[in-house]
Amino acid sequence: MLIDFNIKEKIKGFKKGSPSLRSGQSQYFDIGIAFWLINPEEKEYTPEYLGRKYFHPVRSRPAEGGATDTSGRPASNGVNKELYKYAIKKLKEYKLEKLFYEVETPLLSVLAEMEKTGIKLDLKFLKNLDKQLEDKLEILTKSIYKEAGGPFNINSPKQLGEILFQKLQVDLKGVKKTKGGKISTDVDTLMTIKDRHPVVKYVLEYRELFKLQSTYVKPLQALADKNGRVHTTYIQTGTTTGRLSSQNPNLQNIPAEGNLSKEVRKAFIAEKGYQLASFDYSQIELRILASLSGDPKMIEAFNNDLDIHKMTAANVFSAGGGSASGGNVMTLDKVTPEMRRLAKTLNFGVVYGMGANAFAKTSGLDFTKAKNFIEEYFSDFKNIKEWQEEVKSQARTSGYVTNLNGRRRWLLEATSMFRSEAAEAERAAINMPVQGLAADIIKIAMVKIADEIKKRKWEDSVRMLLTIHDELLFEIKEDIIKEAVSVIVKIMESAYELEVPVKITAKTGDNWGELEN
DNA sequence: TATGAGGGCGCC
DNA sequence: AAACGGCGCCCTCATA
Repeated sequence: MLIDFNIKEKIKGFKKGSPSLRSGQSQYFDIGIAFWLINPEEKEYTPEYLGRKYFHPVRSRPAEGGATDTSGRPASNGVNKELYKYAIKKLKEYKLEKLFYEVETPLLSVLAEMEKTGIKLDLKFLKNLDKQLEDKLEILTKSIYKEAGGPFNINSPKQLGEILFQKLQVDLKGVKKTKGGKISTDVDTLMTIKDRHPVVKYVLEYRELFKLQSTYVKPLQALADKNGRVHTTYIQTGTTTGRLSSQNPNLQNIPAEGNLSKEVRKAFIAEKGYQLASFDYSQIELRILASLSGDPKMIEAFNNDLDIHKMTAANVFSAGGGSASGGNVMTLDKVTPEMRRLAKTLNFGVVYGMGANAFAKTSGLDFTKAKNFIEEYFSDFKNIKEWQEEVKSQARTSGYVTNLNGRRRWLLEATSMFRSEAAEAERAAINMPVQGLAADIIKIAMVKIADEIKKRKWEDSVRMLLTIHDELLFEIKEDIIKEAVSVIVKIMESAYELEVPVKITAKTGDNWGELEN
């Protein structure tokens, strides 16, 4: 068995078909990942850091130079052995063995394969998009300088603030401050002052386009390999909830909404003879919340495949909270789009522990109305409130929370005497069992799909490319796409049983921006 | 020249 | 006033 750190990187170095890739899955023990399961909030998951923290807390001379071998890596075998033994013990104590051996460990080679495969970019398309952005930015820059009465660095919030509120004397009413005490120039602020000066709308457009160019269009071109494919790195120890993160490039935050934003997504294409296929877990976090809380209305709604936000709206907007006592809940067809929008914000917010302040801000309601809606929500879905209180109480009494699979997050701040700190920990506490279970479910599905691909000898025809929290993206050979899609959907839907059905939305197409069901 | 904080913003 | 959970990356600017 290979007991080490960064095993995914080592797997990537193995040649295809090498024996180490063949002989089952309990052959790896990634110490970093074990420590992450034990405590997902460590600063680092390196032998140096963990060794020092767990076994050599005070080392007067922290191993300068002398403790590293010629490869520049620490001579840490002794430390590794100590860390390994400790990890084994804790995984057992915390009941994390199943998660470790059956989910995280087999995931190593799945992720390694995805990273090696990469996803293809249409480089000509990107270059063209780059040029379009360049031209528009040049025009916007000129317009902004003209309106501002001279050049300045538009990318500097400091300078922009000075231009707007000192030089141009734009009315400050309703403009918030940053936590550093300076005037904010974020998009919310700019939106509220949009009609107070013509320069503002140019700045808003400039911001959007500059972001696209500097964060996506340019780096993606630079990172493409000679085949036009980009290879992200998944960080398996990168979050406190169990999710993966993606870096260099981050392919989990590619723009999805908006005109030109969609264009970036169109640059992700399938190889000739293949199609892209995406598989989305539909409302997975709300389904999990319904399942965990056992809320009868939520569960019934999902069992009947209702529009969950509409159902929420019907309940929340029925006067007098009469719903609970069998009163009149408005029928779904009476729900207006505006009511549904509000209910949707509410549903999402609840998963995050949103308060009246935040709800007011996102919904545009005034504080009192927002507060009333939240109260109405919790009186309509009493089980959710109860469940959240239980989780918070667990965090306070034990200092941690776990999800259904034992995934654990330490939240010692839940008992902090600083109210804001304790409140923050409580919000994290109620979110983790939900977000963390969603993460487990998609990871389990990924492992099962990878097994199925091998079993069917589909390695060349079905390539898993990306995982984006509740979505998987594949590149699939056209001749088997129908069959492959139905196989993948089935595995994802049955990967983990909840108290409500789990549903997948599958889409296919030539590029990521234009997929259709 | 390198680094880190701050402000800002893309995604689920 | 901020606060709604989880991420990574861009630019600026002060400081080393």
